[in-house]
Amino acid sequence: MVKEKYTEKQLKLARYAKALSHPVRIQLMEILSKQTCCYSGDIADDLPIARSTLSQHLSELKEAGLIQGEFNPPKIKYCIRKEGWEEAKRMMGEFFE
Amino acid sequence: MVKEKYTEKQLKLARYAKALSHPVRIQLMEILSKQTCCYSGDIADDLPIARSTLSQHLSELKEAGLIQGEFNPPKIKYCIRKEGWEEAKRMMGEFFE
DNA sequence: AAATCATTTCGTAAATTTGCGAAATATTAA
DNA sequence: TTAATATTTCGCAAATTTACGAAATGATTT
Repeated sequence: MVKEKYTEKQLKLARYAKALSHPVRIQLMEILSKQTCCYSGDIADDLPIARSTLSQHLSELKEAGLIQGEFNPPKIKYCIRKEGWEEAKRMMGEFFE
Repeated sequence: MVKEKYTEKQLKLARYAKALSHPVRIQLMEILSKQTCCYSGDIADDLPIARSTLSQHLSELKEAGLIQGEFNPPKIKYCIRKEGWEEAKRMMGEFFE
């Protein structure tokens, strides 16, 4: 057993995979990548979870850098965050060769 | 909030993502996809975790269908499971468009 | 100023994940 | 048969995830 931990790349890819490791978050990303943007409330109507739970999943995706939220009173408009999405796409593609 | 849960596809993709959501499992898949196959013990020497922990991660990857283990006494030879790997690759590719 | 709307944060509970070392299992070698 | 080798399972603890409803926040409308 060696002491060294993981490379930045491995940590980053695992981080993206983790963000996508729940079906509701897969669904969220699908919704956001089809339409340009979405309001949290409109999404909530189509999902089988409580609004507070949705909010948690959205902030996980935001934390992971895959989406961004813009405050558009009184709603919040969520969109894909291109940089993160493209990076995840590229890294996942490289991982699978 | 609707009652319907997730599609099979969403569940499957989330499942694969979950299998890859830990850096040690990313590293394991990288090792296995570079070399043809590997023995658990040889892998253990290069990872910063206990053998029992490695064993757990290996069985998660096996459960997810991404690897397979062949008993080659007294060792176990682990290889990528092509069907699962290719399916994960394809689904992840489609997901990112 | 009070009511309303959209959303998040808080508090909490249950389930799952991650990790380890010790013990168990199974095969081969002495 | 006993010892050695490779790996997994067990038992446990700590941390994280998932989920909900209630309460809080912040902006707009009445």
